Amino acid sequence: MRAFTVGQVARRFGVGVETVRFYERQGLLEEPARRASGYREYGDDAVAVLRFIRRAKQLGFTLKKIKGLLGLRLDASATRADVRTQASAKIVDIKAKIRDLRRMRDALTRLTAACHGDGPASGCPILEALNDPDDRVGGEDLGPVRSRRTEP
Amino acid sequence: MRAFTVGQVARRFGVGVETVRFYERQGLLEEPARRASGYREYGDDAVAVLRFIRRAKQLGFTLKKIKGLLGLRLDASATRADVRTQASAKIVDIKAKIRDLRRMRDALTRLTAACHGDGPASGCPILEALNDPDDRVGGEDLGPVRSRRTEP
DNA sequence: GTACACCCCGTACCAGGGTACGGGGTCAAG
DNA sequence: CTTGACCCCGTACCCTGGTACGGGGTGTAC
Repeated sequence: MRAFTVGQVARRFGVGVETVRFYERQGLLEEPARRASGYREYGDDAVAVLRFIRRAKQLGFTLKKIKGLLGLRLDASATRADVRTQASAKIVDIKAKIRDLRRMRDALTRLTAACHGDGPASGCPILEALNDPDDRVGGEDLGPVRSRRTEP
Repeated sequence: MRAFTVGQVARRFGVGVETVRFYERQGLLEEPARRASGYREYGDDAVAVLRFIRRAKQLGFTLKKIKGLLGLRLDASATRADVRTQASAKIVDIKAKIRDLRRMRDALTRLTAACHGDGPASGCPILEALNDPDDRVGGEDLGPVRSRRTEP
């Protein structure tokens, strides 16, 4: 098992030293062994955890969830059903985001299609739609404001 | 033209007083007239701007972009092409987000499909995929890591 | 033996979109 | 005239995922 300093592990991984320390503070990465001088000493397992984190991030998990997943990985009493539960919840979450984004895209597409001319911006159908006291945008009800950020 | 206090305008709109003041600080909402006491006095135009902001938010614009759109609305030299440009850029943006989310959803869907049993979490195909030193998740290349912060 | 790169730590800062707090003034009813 | 709800202001804080800074110790090659 080779030993790496924080800088080596970071460079191997394409992240900054500060990021590794940050993950450590967040409890994602275990505190590594230290040399007499206080230098961190990482093994291959730390690299594996970093890879796990990167992939889980690519799948849309937050660092908090990733911490949970890393815990499951080591917890002998955790079941595969636990993992599937988290993955399914994430899928539901992603689907909702996709629906929201599709609504936005469609509304914007309709609006840009409605705005041809080269006249002054005032009077442009896009801005008019945003101004309209009638509660619709793009000719279609946007529904309740579901895309709230209040729903991590 | 009725005159509203900040609290009235906020309640009518379903946002907090602090939010209205926040939009003002951000330059989205013009500074309103004041009573002798210093109380803000809003007219219907402020309500219209708030509505504009809410709708533009629903379409995925950031407050910064919304500020720009509000500016175009009043700028006599702005053209409809300017507005369309921003809308189109937003559409491109949204499409990219949708693609990313679809990739995530598909990868997660494949992984959950691969994880049947009720055994211990260790050995679960989902966690295994995240652990695998081979650089793939869900049986498909996730492509270059585009969300790198190490670029600028 | 001295450069120079690297590491330590704590703390502050970035964006985005607000929310909360605290000490004080104001407005309308009773 | 007092009570309670409202408003003023500035500032600090929330979350997420880091990035940057500064003052100091260390590791190693020349």
